[in-house]
Amino acid sequence: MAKRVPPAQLATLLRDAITRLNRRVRQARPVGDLTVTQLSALTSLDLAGALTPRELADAERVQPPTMTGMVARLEERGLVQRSPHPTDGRQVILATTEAGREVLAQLRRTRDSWLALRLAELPEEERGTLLRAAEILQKVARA
Amino acid sequence: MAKRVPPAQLATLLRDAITRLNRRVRQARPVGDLTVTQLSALTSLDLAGALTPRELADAERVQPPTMTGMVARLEERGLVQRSPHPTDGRQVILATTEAGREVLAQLRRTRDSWLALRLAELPEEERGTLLRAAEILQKVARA
DNA sequence: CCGGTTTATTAGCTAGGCTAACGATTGTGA
DNA sequence: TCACAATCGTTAGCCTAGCTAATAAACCGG
Repeated sequence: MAKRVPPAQLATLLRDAITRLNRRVRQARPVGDLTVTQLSALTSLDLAGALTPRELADAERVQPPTMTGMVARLEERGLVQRSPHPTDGRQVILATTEAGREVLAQLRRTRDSWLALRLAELPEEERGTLLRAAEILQKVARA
Repeated sequence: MAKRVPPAQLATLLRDAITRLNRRVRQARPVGDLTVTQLSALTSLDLAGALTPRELADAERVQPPTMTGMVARLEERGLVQRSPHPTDGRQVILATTEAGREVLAQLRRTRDSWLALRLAELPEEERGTLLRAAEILQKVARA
Protein backbone atom coordinates (compact mmCIF):
# COMPACT_ATOMS: atom_id res chain seq x y z
CA MET A 1 0.00 0.00 0.00
CA ALA A 2 2.48 2.63 1.14
CA LYS A 3 4.72 3.41 -1.80
CA ARG A 4 8.37 4.08 -1.19
CA VAL A 5 9.12 7.79 -0.79
CA PRO A 6 12.54 8.97 -1.99
CA PRO A 7 13.82 11.58 0.50
CA ALA A 8 15.09 13.96 -2.19
CA GLN A 9 11.77 14.24 -3.97
CA LEU A 10 9.92 14.47 -0.71
CA ALA A 11 12.29 17.24 0.33
CA THR A 12 11.42 19.23 -2.78
CA LEU A 13 7.71 18.74 -2.28
CA LEU A 14 7.86 19.65 1.37
CA ARG A 15 10.08 22.64 0.75
CA ASP A 16 7.67 24.05 -1.81
CA ALA A 17 4.60 23.33 0.29
CA ILE A 18 6.15 24.92 3.34
CA THR A 19 7.44 27.94 1.45
CA ARG A 20 4.05 28.70 -0.01
CA LEU A 21 2.13 28.00 3.16
CA ASN A 22 4.54 30.06 5.17
CA ARG A 23 4.00 32.99 2.86
CA ARG A 24 0.26 32.68 3.23
CA VAL A 25 0.29 32.35 6.96
CA ARG A 26 2.74 35.21 7.26
CA GLN A 27 0.46 37.57 5.39
CA ALA A 28 -2.53 36.94 7.61
CA ARG A 29 -1.73 38.54 10.95
CA PRO A 30 -3.92 36.63 13.35
CA VAL A 31 -3.77 38.48 16.64
CA GLY A 32 -2.69 41.96 17.59
CA ASP A 33 -0.87 42.38 14.30
CA LEU A 34 1.96 40.13 15.46
CA THR A 35 4.04 38.30 12.90
CA VAL A 36 4.40 34.55 12.95
CA THR A 37 7.96 34.94 14.14
CA GLN A 38 6.94 37.11 17.03
CA LEU A 39 4.18 34.73 18.03
CA SER A 40 6.59 31.85 17.95
CA ALA A 41 9.08 33.61 20.18
CA LEU A 42 6.38 34.78 22.55
CA THR A 43 5.03 31.24 22.78
CA SER A 44 8.45 29.76 23.53
CA LEU A 45 9.08 32.36 26.18
CA ASP A 46 5.74 31.81 27.81
CA LEU A 47 6.17 28.05 27.84
CA ALA A 48 9.58 28.33 29.46
CA GLY A 49 8.44 30.93 31.98
CA ALA A 50 11.61 32.99 31.88
CA LEU A 51 14.66 32.86 29.66
CA THR A 52 17.76 34.83 28.86
CA PRO A 53 18.05 36.20 25.32
CA ARG A 54 20.60 33.57 24.50
CA GLU A 55 18.35 30.76 25.65
CA LEU A 56 15.43 32.15 23.70
CA ALA A 57 17.64 32.52 20.64
CA ASP A 58 18.66 28.89 20.97
CA ALA A 59 15.06 27.80 21.41
CA GLU A 60 14.09 29.68 18.27
CA ARG A 61 17.17 28.51 16.37
CA VAL A 62 18.28 32.04 15.72
CA GLN A 63 21.48 33.98 16.33
CA PRO A 64 21.63 36.25 19.39
CA PRO A 65 21.59 39.54 17.44
CA THR A 66 18.42 38.44 15.68
CA MET A 67 16.80 37.81 19.01
CA THR A 68 17.87 41.22 20.26
CA GLY A 69 15.75 42.78 17.54
CA MET A 70 12.80 40.49 18.00
CA VAL A 71 12.74 41.08 21.74
CA ALA A 72 12.98 44.82 21.19
CA ARG A 73 9.89 44.75 19.01
CA LEU A 74 7.99 42.64 21.52
CA GLU A 75 9.07 44.92 24.33
CA GLU A 76 7.88 48.00 22.43
CA ARG A 77 4.43 46.46 22.34
CA GLY A 78 4.57 45.69 26.03
CA LEU A 79 4.36 41.93 25.55
CA VAL A 80 7.72 41.05 27.01
CA GLN A 81 9.50 42.35 30.05
CA ARG A 82 13.21 42.58 30.60
CA SER A 83 14.76 42.43 34.07
CA PRO A 84 18.29 42.10 35.36
CA HIS A 85 19.72 38.75 36.32
CA PRO A 86 19.97 38.52 40.12
CA THR A 87 23.57 37.35 40.25
CA ASP A 88 25.07 37.71 36.77
CA GLY A 89 25.33 41.30 35.65
CA ARG A 90 25.77 40.36 32.02
CA GLN A 91 22.58 38.44 31.62
CA VAL A 92 19.02 39.61 31.26
CA ILE A 93 15.86 37.80 32.20
CA LEU A 94 13.01 37.88 29.74
CA ALA A 95 9.42 37.10 30.65
CA THR A 96 6.03 37.61 29.11
CA THR A 97 3.94 40.41 30.57
CA GLU A 98 0.28 40.09 31.46
CA ALA A 99 -0.49 41.68 28.08
CA GLY A 100 1.70 39.13 26.35
CA ARG A 101 -0.05 36.26 28.03
CA GLU A 102 -3.39 37.78 27.11
CA VAL A 103 -2.34 37.88 23.46
CA LEU A 104 -1.41 34.22 23.59
CA ALA A 105 -4.65 33.32 25.33
CA GLN A 106 -6.53 35.23 22.69
CA LEU A 107 -4.62 33.36 20.00
CA ARG A 108 -5.50 30.05 21.57
CA ARG A 109 -9.13 31.11 21.64
CA THR A 110 -9.07 32.22 18.04
CA ARG A 111 -11.09 29.88 15.90
CA ASP A 112 -11.04 32.04 12.84
CA SER A 113 -7.45 32.59 11.92
CA TRP A 114 -6.82 32.12 8.22
CA LEU A 115 -5.11 28.80 8.77
CA ALA A 116 -7.70 27.47 11.21
CA LEU A 117 -10.46 28.28 8.75
CA ARG A 118 -8.70 26.42 5.97
CA LEU A 119 -8.05 23.46 8.23
CA ALA A 120 -11.66 23.39 9.33
CA GLU A 121 -12.66 22.83 5.72
CA LEU A 122 -10.62 19.65 5.49
CA PRO A 123 -12.03 16.19 6.16
CA GLU A 124 -11.23 14.89 9.62
CA GLU A 125 -8.89 12.26 8.23
CA GLU A 126 -6.68 14.87 6.57
CA ARG A 127 -6.48 16.84 9.79
CA GLY A 128 -5.28 13.67 11.45
CA THR A 129 -2.56 13.32 8.84
CA LEU A 130 -1.51 16.94 9.37
CA LEU A 131 -1.39 16.45 13.11
CA ARG A 132 0.99 13.51 12.78
CA ALA A 133 2.97 15.46 10.18
CA ALA A 134 3.28 18.47 12.48
CA GLU A 135 4.77 16.24 15.17
CA ILE A 136 7.23 14.73 12.72
CA LEU A 137 8.20 18.14 11.38
CA GLN A 138 8.80 19.46 14.88
CA LYS A 139 11.13 16.54 15.44
CA VAL A 140 12.92 17.17 12.16
CA ALA A 141 13.29 20.88 12.87
CA ARG A 142 14.76 20.16 16.30
CA ALA A 143 17.25 17.68 14.93
CA MET B 1 -8.42 5.40 16.66
CA ALA B 2 -8.08 8.77 15.03
CA LYS B 3 -8.79 11.37 17.70
CA ARG B 4 -10.70 14.48 16.74
CA VAL B 5 -8.41 17.35 15.84
CA PRO B 6 -9.63 20.85 16.67
CA PRO B 7 -8.60 23.15 13.79
CA ALA B 8 -7.45 25.98 16.04
CA GLN B 9 -5.00 23.83 18.00
CA LEU B 10 -3.82 22.15 14.85
CA ALA B 11 -3.28 25.59 13.32
CA THR B 12 -1.03 26.55 16.22
CA LEU B 13 0.95 23.32 16.01
CA LEU B 14 1.35 23.55 12.26
CA ARG B 15 2.26 27.23 12.36
CA ASP B 16 5.02 26.57 14.88
CA ALA B 17 6.33 23.52 13.07
CA ILE B 18 6.37 25.32 9.75
CA THR B 19 7.98 28.44 11.15
CA ARG B 20 10.80 26.50 12.70
CA LEU B 21 11.31 24.19 9.77
CA ASN B 22 11.23 27.07 7.36
CA ARG B 23 13.96 28.80 9.33
CA ARG B 24 16.08 25.68 9.23
CA VAL B 25 15.57 25.04 5.54
CA ARG B 26 16.18 28.68 4.76
CA GLN B 27 19.55 28.67 6.47
CA ALA B 28 20.88 25.72 4.52
CA ARG B 29 21.33 26.94 0.95
CA PRO B 30 21.18 23.75 -1.07
CA VAL B 31 22.28 24.64 -4.58
CA GLY B 32 24.22 27.53 -6.03
CA ASP B 33 23.61 29.56 -2.91
CA LEU B 34 20.02 30.19 -3.92
CA THR B 35 17.41 30.94 -1.30
CA VAL B 36 14.31 28.85 -0.91
CA THR B 37 12.25 31.69 -2.31
CA GLN B 38 14.41 31.94 -5.39
CA LEU B 39 14.29 28.19 -5.96
CA SER B 40 10.54 28.24 -5.65
CA ALA B 41 10.17 31.02 -8.23
CA LEU B 42 12.64 29.38 -10.58
CA THR B 43 10.78 26.09 -10.30
CA SER B 44 7.43 27.71 -11.04
CA LEU B 45 8.85 29.52 -14.03
CA ASP B 46 10.47 26.40 -15.40
CA LEU B 47 7.31 24.37 -15.00
CA ALA B 48 5.26 26.97 -16.82
CA GLY B 49 7.85 27.45 -19.55
CA ALA B 50 7.39 31.20 -19.89
CA LEU B 51 5.47 33.71 -17.81
CA THR B 52 5.03 37.42 -17.43
CA PRO B 53 6.14 38.92 -14.13
CA ARG B 54 2.53 39.34 -13.15
CA GLU B 55 1.76 35.68 -13.79
CA LEU B 56 4.80 34.56 -11.88
CA ALA B 57 3.86 36.85 -9.00
CA ASP B 58 0.41 35.29 -8.93
CA ALA B 59 1.86 31.80 -9.04
CA GLU B 60 4.12 32.62 -6.10
CA ARG B 61 1.37 34.47 -4.25
CA VAL B 62 3.41 37.61 -4.11
CA GLN B 63 2.80 41.23 -5.10
CA PRO B 64 4.27 42.43 -8.41
CA PRO B 65 6.92 44.72 -6.89
CA THR B 66 8.19 41.81 -4.84
CA MET B 67 8.55 39.75 -7.99
CA THR B 68 10.43 42.58 -9.67
CA GLY B 69 13.13 42.25 -7.05
CA MET B 70 13.20 38.48 -7.08
CA VAL B 71 13.48 38.37 -10.85
CA ALA B 72 16.24 40.97 -10.78
CA ARG B 73 18.28 38.78 -8.43
CA LEU B 74 17.71 35.72 -10.58
CA GLU B 75 18.61 37.66 -13.71
CA GLU B 76 21.85 38.90 -12.12
CA ARG B 77 22.84 35.28 -11.66
CA GLY B 78 21.94 34.50 -15.26
CA LEU B 79 19.25 32.02 -14.31
CA VAL B 80 16.34 33.87 -15.82
CA GLN B 81 16.02 35.70 -19.11
CA ARG B 82 13.79 38.64 -19.88
CA SER B 83 12.49 39.29 -23.40
CA PRO B 84 9.90 41.66 -24.82
CA HIS B 85 6.36 40.52 -25.47
CA PRO B 86 5.80 40.12 -29.22
CA THR B 87 2.60 42.13 -29.43
CA ASP B 88 2.10 43.91 -26.11
CA GLY B 89 4.73 46.53 -25.44
CA ARG B 90 3.93 46.72 -21.75
CA GLN B 91 4.54 43.09 -20.93
CA VAL B 92 7.72 41.14 -20.49
CA ILE B 93 8.31 37.46 -21.03
CA LEU B 94 10.35 35.60 -18.44
CA ALA B 95 11.98 32.27 -19.06
CA THR B 96 14.65 30.16 -17.40
CA THR B 97 18.05 30.12 -19.06
CA GLU B 98 20.09 27.02 -19.69
CA ALA B 99 22.01 27.82 -16.51
CA GLY B 100 18.74 28.11 -14.61
CA ARG B 101 17.55 24.74 -15.83
CA GLU B 102 20.90 23.25 -14.91
CA VAL B 103 20.53 24.54 -11.35
CA LEU B 104 17.12 22.93 -11.10
CA ALA B 105 18.39 19.68 -12.53
CA GLN B 106 21.22 19.75 -10.04
CA LEU B 107 18.74 20.36 -7.25
CA ARG B 108 16.64 17.41 -8.36
CA ARG B 109 19.76 15.28 -8.35
CA THR B 110 20.80 16.48 -4.93
CA ARG B 111 20.43 13.72 -2.41
CA ASP B 112 22.23 15.46 0.37
CA SER B 113 20.40 18.66 1.05
CA TRP B 114 19.87 19.28 4.72
CA LEU B 115 16.20 18.45 4.53
CA ALA B 116 16.70 15.32 2.41
CA LEU B 117 19.24 14.03 4.90
CA ARG B 118 16.87 14.58 7.79
CA LEU B 119 14.04 12.90 5.92
CA ALA B 120 16.21 9.94 5.06
CA GLU B 121 16.66 9.32 8.77
CA LEU B 122 12.93 8.89 9.29
CA PRO B 123 11.15 5.54 9.17
CA GLU B 124 9.44 4.88 5.84
CA GLU B 125 6.02 5.17 7.43
CA GLU B 126 6.71 8.74 8.60
CA ARG B 127 7.88 9.74 5.14
CA GLY B 128 4.57 8.46 3.82
CA THR B 129 2.74 10.64 6.30
CA LEU B 130 4.79 13.65 5.26
CA LEU B 131 4.12 12.95 1.60
CA ARG B 132 0.38 12.97 2.18
CA ALA B 133 0.75 16.05 4.38
CA ALA B 134 2.71 17.88 1.70
CA GLU B 135 -0.10 17.30 -0.77
CA ILE B 136 -2.70 18.53 1.68
CA LEU B 137 -0.62 21.60 2.52
CA GLN B 138 -0.21 22.44 -1.15
CA LYS B 139 -3.96 22.30 -1.48
CA VAL B 140 -4.44 24.51 1.58
CA ALA B 141 -1.88 27.05 0.38
CA ARG B 142 -3.52 27.26 -3.00
CA ALA B 143 -6.97 27.83 -1.54
C1' DC C 1 44.47 40.83 39.65
C1' DC C 2 44.79 39.81 35.04
C1' DG C 3 43.68 37.34 30.77
C1' DG C 4 40.31 34.70 28.60
C1' DT C 5 35.36 33.66 28.08
C1' DT C 6 30.59 34.65 28.01
C1' DT C 7 26.52 37.88 27.31
C1' DA C 8 24.18 41.18 25.10
C1' DT C 9 24.22 44.72 22.08
C1' DT C 10 25.41 47.70 18.03
C1' DA C 11 26.54 48.35 13.25
C1' DG C 12 25.95 47.12 8.74
C1' DC C 13 24.55 43.93 5.18
C1' DT C 14 21.00 41.04 2.53
C1' DA C 15 16.54 38.93 1.22
C1' DG C 16 11.99 39.36 0.98
C1' DG C 17 7.63 41.25 1.94
C1' DC C 18 4.30 45.36 1.56
C1' DT C 19 1.83 49.97 -0.36
C1' DA C 20 1.79 54.12 -3.10
C1' DA C 21 2.92 56.39 -7.09
C1' DC C 22 4.35 56.68 -11.93
C1' DG C 23 5.41 56.21 -16.94
C1' DA C 24 4.46 53.69 -20.88
C1' DT C 25 1.31 51.21 -23.48
C1' DT C 26 -2.98 49.33 -24.78
C1' DG C 27 -7.85 49.19 -25.32
C1' DT C 28 -12.26 51.62 -25.70
C1' DG C 29 -16.28 54.47 -26.23
C1' DA C 30 -18.16 58.60 -27.89
C1' DT D 1 -10.09 59.56 -34.26
C1' DC D 2 -8.93 60.61 -29.95
C1' DA D 3 -9.32 61.44 -25.11
C1' DC D 4 -9.63 58.52 -21.20
C1' DA D 5 -9.50 54.47 -18.51
C1' DA D 6 -7.17 50.28 -17.52
C1' DT D 7 -3.09 47.42 -17.33
C1' DC D 8 1.82 46.33 -16.79
C1' DG D 9 6.11 46.75 -14.93
C1' DT D 10 8.94 49.39 -12.23
C1' DT D 11 10.60 52.76 -8.67
C1' DA D 12 10.58 54.60 -4.16
C1' DG D 13 10.22 53.98 0.49
C1' DC D 14 9.06 51.31 4.40
C1' DC D 15 9.25 47.14 7.49
C1' DT D 16 10.60 42.42 9.39
C1' DA D 17 13.86 39.06 9.83
C1' DG D 18 17.92 36.89 9.13
C1' DC D 19 23.24 36.97 9.11
C1' DT D 20 28.44 38.27 10.56
C1' DA D 21 31.80 41.19 12.81
C1' DA D 22 32.98 44.04 16.37
C1' DT D 23 32.46 45.89 21.08
C1' DA D 24 31.54 46.83 26.02
C1' DA D 25 30.57 44.90 30.22
C1' DA D 26 30.80 41.28 33.44
C1' DC D 27 32.43 36.98 35.11
C1' DC D 28 35.81 33.37 36.29
C1' DG D 29 40.23 30.68 36.80
C1' DG D 30 44.65 30.61 37.99
